Amino acid sequence: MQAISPELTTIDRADTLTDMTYERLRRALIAGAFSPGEKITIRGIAKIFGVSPTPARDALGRLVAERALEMGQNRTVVVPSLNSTKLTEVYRLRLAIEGLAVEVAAERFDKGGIKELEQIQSELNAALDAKDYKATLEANEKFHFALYGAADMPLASSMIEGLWVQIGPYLNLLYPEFDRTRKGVSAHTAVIRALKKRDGKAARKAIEQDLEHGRDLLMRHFQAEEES
Amino acid sequence: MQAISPELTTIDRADTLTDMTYERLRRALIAGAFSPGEKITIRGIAKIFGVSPTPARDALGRLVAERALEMGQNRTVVVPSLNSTKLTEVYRLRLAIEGLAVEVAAERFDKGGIKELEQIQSELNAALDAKDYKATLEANEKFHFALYGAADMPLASSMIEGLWVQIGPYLNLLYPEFDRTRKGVSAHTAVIRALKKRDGKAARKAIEQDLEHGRDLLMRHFQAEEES
DNA sequence: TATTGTAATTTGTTATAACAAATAACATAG
DNA sequence: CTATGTTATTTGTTATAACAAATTACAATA
Repeated sequence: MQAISPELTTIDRADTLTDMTYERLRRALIAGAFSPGEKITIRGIAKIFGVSPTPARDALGRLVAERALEMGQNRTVVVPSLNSTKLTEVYRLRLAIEGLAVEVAAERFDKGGIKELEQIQSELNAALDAKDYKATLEANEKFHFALYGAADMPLASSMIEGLWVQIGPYLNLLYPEFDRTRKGVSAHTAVIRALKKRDGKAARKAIEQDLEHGRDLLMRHFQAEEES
Repeated sequence: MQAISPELTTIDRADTLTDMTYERLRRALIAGAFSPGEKITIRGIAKIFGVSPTPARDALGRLVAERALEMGQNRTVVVPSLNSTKLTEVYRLRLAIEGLAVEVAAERFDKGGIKELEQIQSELNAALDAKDYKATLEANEKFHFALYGAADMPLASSMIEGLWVQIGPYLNLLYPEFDRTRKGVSAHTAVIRALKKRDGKAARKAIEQDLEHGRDLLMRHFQAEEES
């Protein structure tokens, strides 16, 4: 028997070393701490995080399974690199899945949820004004995942996270331009406006514009690079 | 240096025990060899496949990472079970991602590819006539993945595979009804017809009808079950 | 009989060791 | 100096062992 009370809930057990190694490595990848194409070894990760090879290997396996890392030819794990082909696929999928998630979320957003989004958006604006790109990226991520979280689609959320890891390291590239036009900001406010009207289609359109803007900036960058 | 000749290509090294355990377990899950809710242990899998706990653990971790298995509260791995809520999410995602894949694939299909699809479809018809549901399922899977494979979207393909694992064990349920109406057959021929005209939108519509038909059959089954 | 406390077993987690394959370093021959 | 063969090192793979936590079995008590 168990008393139903906020004080007397089950204790959530601490993360395992594998979980912590996984999470740290994942954040490091998104933050761009490893260069694309770089080889990552089990013992190297084990040494970095001060664990034995076993949890390091587990974490790497997990990241490879969800395609955040790539399995090279000789079973060496490498940091995947993006090119315009892969970028096209990632954004086609982002438009399809994130678009779907927003549409579903629009039906479920309540006053409180919208308030929270506006709060995050003002954080984003402040970070942008302060030219703090790291904080801007974090706020942007928070905004998107608060949005998708409301859809209550756990499978979709984990798929979206997987797609973000693919492009995470490159998002830093687009922020000077992002700041100049502030198209992303107007797209976000359009999303909020649509949510208030419970207009799922309009919310989807707005998010699509947000994504397409980012995609175009990145695409321009890759095409310039692939010419050399 | 390496001679470029069909006889002199690199040797692809054999699968590891982890790979084989993973693949076997995955097929077993899709085939419904484990019941939903059933607990799966590392040592149990190790004993079944005659390997040490290490590759068994690796395989389980991989399956959990891609959500083919669920991590229970006490780190016990359990076979996920489907309900109408989850079914709704899976099919929303299938419509979004498989629809996208078909649309992209339609631009790239050539004569040979279409011929291959027709070949698979006639296998499916024969299996259906013979009331061989297992062969029908296999041919159906082949048809869909041949379709998506042409899109050349590796991320999308692995996502779709992940979604199929979720519902795989339950597909057996819908085949008597599938045989009676043969709506799936007409949807597949409609796909082929659209591909010949290079009409991506029409191909998408046809696949959507195929999926929606299956979804409705499954949904009816779950709703009947959830009333009890 | 139902309940509780204890012991035995099973389980996941993690570290370590042993092995084979791949890579790097290096010396030697041309 | 370059190319080749050899050795040493690093790497991934796998098995095993040790440990703690969870589960189960079971006996003792009410």
